[in-house]
Amino acid sequence: MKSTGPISAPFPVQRNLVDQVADYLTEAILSSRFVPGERLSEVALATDLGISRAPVREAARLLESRGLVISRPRRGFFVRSLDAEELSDVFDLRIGLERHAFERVQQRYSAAIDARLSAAIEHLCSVAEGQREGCRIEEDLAFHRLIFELADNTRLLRAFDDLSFELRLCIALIDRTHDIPASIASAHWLLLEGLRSGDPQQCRAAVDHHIGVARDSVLAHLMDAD
Amino acid sequence: MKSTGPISAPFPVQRNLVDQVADYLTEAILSSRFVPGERLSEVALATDLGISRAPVREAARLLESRGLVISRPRRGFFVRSLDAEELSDVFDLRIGLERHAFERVQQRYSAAIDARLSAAIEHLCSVAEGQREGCRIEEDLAFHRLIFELADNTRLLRAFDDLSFELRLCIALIDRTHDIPASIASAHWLLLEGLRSGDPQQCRAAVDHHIGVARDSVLAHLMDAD
DNA sequence: ACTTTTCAAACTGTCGACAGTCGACTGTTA
DNA sequence: TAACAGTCGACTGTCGACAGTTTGAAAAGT
Repeated sequence: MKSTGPISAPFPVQRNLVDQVADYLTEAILSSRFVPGERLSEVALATDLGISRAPVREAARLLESRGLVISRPRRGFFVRSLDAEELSDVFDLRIGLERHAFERVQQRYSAAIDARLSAAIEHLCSVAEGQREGCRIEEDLAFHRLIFELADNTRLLRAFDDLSFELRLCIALIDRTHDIPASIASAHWLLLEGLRSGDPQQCRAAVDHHIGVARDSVLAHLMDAD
Repeated sequence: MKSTGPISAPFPVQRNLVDQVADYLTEAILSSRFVPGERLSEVALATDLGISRAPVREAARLLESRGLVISRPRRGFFVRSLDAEELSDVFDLRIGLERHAFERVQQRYSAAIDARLSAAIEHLCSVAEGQREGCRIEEDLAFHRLIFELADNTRLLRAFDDLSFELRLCIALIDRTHDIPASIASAHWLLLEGLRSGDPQQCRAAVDHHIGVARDSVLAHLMDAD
């Protein structure tokens, strides 16, 4: 009996090339290694990766559904570029989703949930103290994803995951080195307080403020870039 | 200066086979011509349509992002089947999205918007009087889509469009002949009243009630099917 | 010098084919 | 008879190739 792969991995290693290419492209786009609006040549990518064009095409379609690239028929795939209006729309949808998620979490609030969120925020703050750039944003998103996990709605979680790719794209659009300030991390305690209060109004206000600050920050950076 | 295509069509006619196959598969699944959980053979579809497998694969990936099919590696694509919990999640997310959309529409309410919505509801009621089965659901969704258009957030609209495919799948899961009753059409006036009131609370209550009724109706039908 | 036309290179859309893998059927054994 | 192992068939994943289209630049005309 021979093993088909490393048994340590909970999920078997990347199966098909499509997923591998999708991950590669996602990382490349979010790392700004591809300029927004840049054309993604199928043949160039395929030859660079040493594979055929078919997996590249399917991976590109996957990224299209995530909003990272757009396809123009007979023209190919292009790295998506967001203008101020689209960016504002993304954050507005995020407010709608987060309001809903927080409301659901508040409805099923428990000591266990409180403990998980507290630990997550403490982890967030400890990471914020560190100097590793870029990671803070991922840690921030991880906290918000935890909220959506605790909301206990798989479809809602998927909606957030889809949106989070565009959120990362928003961050990638502005200067990547301009990481979020460390003070943002501690700001998450206000969200937890909103949940603990048991008051939907207070919780919603905390969410609106939190996301609003993030939106304004990104918008301000975008304006600077112009 | 030569025109690049027929100027009458807002969207140029179907270009690539991928979109055509995607439309074909979407229609076939939502018409219950494919049983939920059924395996979609690439070769069978390709030979039936008289085309190659490549467009079929790409179209299937498109439908996967819309939640109509799921892909299992090395196993192929399967028509998605929703259990009661997933179905409940879909309607819960819909409540979240519609709350947000209605709130935005209410914030930018005007006589022009009121006129468009009134006309839409009247059209809805007139169609409901007719006997054509199945159309009522599409007309119902068209009204709600108008709400999301008037909400003036392209990303929010896209989220609804994505979800609407799953909503149609929910309807397809239950007996297609059990069309929604004609009384539902007139129920939309309550939504309009909620908007007109200018009171966010009243508007939100109307939305919650409206979507809740739809969810309970679908859930009840799903239970009957078991 | 500027606009228009032509043309070739590159690219996308689509196709047929091969190899590896998964599942089902069948034959064997306890 | 039931459980198990081996084999076979079918299917997906991937590849290379061809045809039609777009694009950009070179060439011709005003």
